[in-house]
Amino acid sequence: MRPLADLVGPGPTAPATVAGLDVAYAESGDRLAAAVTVLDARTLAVVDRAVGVGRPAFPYVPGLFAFRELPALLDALEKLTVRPELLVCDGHGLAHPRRFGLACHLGVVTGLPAIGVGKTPLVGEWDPPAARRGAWSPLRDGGEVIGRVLRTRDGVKPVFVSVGHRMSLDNACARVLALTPKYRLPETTRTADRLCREALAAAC
DNA sequence: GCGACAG
DNA sequence: ATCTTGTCGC
Repeated sequence: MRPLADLVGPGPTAPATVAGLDVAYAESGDRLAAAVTVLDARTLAVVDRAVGVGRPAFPYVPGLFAFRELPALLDALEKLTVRPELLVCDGHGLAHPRRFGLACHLGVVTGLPAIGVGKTPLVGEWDPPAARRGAWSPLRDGGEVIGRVLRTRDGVKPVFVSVGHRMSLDNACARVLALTPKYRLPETTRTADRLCREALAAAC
């Protein structure tokens, strides 16, 4: 599927809606809840939301993460009534050992523009970006630039941004900064995180 | 062989 | 991902 990913874009510069996706797991590991929240890209208000609950379809194996979370995320995506113009994934896109992380997989399967925003690295080397919000440094692996280490808050640990599908790296970083007016992680990720935890608790 | 390893 | 404990800062 890797050749099917559009790593150029540039994708929408002013999307009307942006979606956040996340998954929560039961402590026992036998249940999970996936959530998608769709935000108005200008006001960051949630305009649609959907969840999918079930059992993990695959064990957690670094590099094969999509096989674990993608099925439940697709379930949730199908329940949306609003078609988001961009998917902001909790995990990497191009910044993957075989250059096809969750964000690429989700983008190709849905056909929607997608980007990956990881909290910790999976592959690559980088220099720490300057302390100011907006500062960044290239994430490199095997002689190629696979993403960007982006500071979304002054003096706070940066996030790892990479292209998923139908988006340029420049635009991906601009979208992430637009989604982080107050906290380290995008508002899309934060609302989806709360929703999947809530859905998991409700699905007792 | 050893260490690393998105969530 | 999940859980715990303690510290720092607004």
